[in-house]
Amino acid sequence: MGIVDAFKEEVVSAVSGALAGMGSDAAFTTEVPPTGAADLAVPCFTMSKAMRMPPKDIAEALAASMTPSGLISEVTALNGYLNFRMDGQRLMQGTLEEILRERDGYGSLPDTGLRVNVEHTSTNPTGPIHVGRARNPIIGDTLARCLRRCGNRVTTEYYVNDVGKQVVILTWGVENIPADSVDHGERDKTDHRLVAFYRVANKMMEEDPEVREQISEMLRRFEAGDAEVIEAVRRTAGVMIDGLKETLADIGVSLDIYTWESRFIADGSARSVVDRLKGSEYAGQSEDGAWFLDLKDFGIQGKNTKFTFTRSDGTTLYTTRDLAYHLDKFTRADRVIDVLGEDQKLGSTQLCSALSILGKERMPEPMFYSFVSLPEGKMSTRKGVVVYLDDLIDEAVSRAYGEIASRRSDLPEDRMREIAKVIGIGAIRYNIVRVQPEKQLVFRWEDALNFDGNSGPFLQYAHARACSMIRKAGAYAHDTDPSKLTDEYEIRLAKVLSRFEIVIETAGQEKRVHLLPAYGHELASAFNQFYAAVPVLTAGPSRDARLTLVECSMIVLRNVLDCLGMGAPEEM
RNA sequence: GGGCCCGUGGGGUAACUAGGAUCAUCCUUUCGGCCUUCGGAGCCGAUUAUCCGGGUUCGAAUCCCGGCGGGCCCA
Repeated sequence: MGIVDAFKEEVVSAVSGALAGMGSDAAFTTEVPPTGAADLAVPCFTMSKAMRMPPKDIAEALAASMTPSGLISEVTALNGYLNFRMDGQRLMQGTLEEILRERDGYGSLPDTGLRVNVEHTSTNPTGPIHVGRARNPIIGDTLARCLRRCGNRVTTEYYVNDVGKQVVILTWGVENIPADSVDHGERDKTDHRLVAFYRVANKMMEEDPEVREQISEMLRRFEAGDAEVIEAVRRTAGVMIDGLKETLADIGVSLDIYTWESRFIADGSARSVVDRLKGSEYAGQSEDGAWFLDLKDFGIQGKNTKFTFTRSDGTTLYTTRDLAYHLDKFTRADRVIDVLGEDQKLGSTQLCSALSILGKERMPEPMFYSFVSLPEGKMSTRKGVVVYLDDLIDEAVSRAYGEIASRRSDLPEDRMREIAKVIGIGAIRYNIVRVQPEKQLVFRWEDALNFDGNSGPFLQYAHARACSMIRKAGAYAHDTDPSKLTDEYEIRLAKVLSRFEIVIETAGQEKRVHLLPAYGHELASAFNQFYAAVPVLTAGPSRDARLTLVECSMIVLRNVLDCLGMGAPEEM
């Protein structure tokens, strides 16, 4: 348990005791005041009714009956709030010692033994990842890293859609369009090469009935189980995925498992789902023979109560396979999280209803994000109105290189390139996770490539500064004597450091990953303020203690950056 | 047509799920300061905001109803 939790426990127990002394057992909550008026506060408004007293009087009576002890250094009443100050010296010493003891593990929670599956990215293998969907791998990977620090055994998983019309169109294009007749663009990467065929194939299909017929025929053979077609489609999807993996690796994302949708047809599990659903009391058949579930009793509003799970010819649909997939995931994990685009909202609700009809009690936890659009409108792979993630990465890295080159002419070329990559990628990842996933986001180059203020490089810069000081300091002994660290900037910095564990816990358990960049910025900012106000290397008797504080800041910054999937360069 | 989500300074964004403190967070932009000091990708200061209209409440950015605007889905 961290020192912040210990403080909170002492406050709760002190308030309970004081209330008992007044003959009350009224319930109360604690909160961290937004005003900075206290380290922890108990609002007395809720107790007002039960105690038949105005909130202000309650707060004053409680404050008068309490004497500060332990971690509590001060109790005051203000405007109906009971305010507590934590002993700055004990906080300082406790926090620094905890960080030095746990190092990279500071802020991590003990093993829960829980298996958590995070499915993310899962984009259709018909084209390179574009910025519109780039939130998915970044949010998913950040969440996975955070859940690991929360003590869970996390598996990340990509569900590859190698079944269906889109990949068949792509495969038809690759097999039938002469390679020299399509514009492959500049980039030598499999996903970029293939998407050119996809785009041309779509256009040809719209314009030429002959092509449309050929693709339909291919789709028919595919769905009839034609081994040759299935193999061709699978191979094409595989080549595309190879390209996507390169992009993901570039932004520091690697997934543990790739699960192919076709597997659930091949192993008969999708068929078995169909059979079980047909036997349910909610099942029905429409005039053309397609089977559906009527979900009007499952809280689905409007006209979407019919959830079709077979075509008229009896073949399975995407949704059926997704059901089989989720049944499979629940045999492997205790908690199943799906990072999905907002277009999957209805599908996800229907999936849950169907799972409950199948007798499942545990449900996947969806996490939705809204698509990133361009100022001129939404992105489309088919139409080629896109900004690819690869292009964004190149631009960010090149911009970072320019920044480094302009201020660090002392560094060798390859080192500058190495750092530029870490900074550029960091800027992208930070910029995407800092916004709540459900908020709409319009992509603008000037925002995406921001390196100042609330940005990834701001955190990395604070870390590099800390590293630089430690480097220059030479040998020193850890000193956590709080009487040498009494400056208000030092205390404020320590308070921020002490909150890391709570941030990790909330971000992980409640899936609120945007709290991490916010915390990182607060920490970097507190460090920069301390840096500007308090001399360290020339500090005389406080030198070692201040260096210890700097080292602890460096450790926590590095931990935050790691959780965000960003590199922590020691110089930049 | 029906359903779900979003709406906070010039731009972006936090707080909203569990309503509270006559300073609503932070970044950017603009304006003004800080380099004989440990890295200026920095620090300090100034200006500017809760879409509109009702309701619940001692108290609403937060909850409820109705508009308006944007996103997504279904037929």
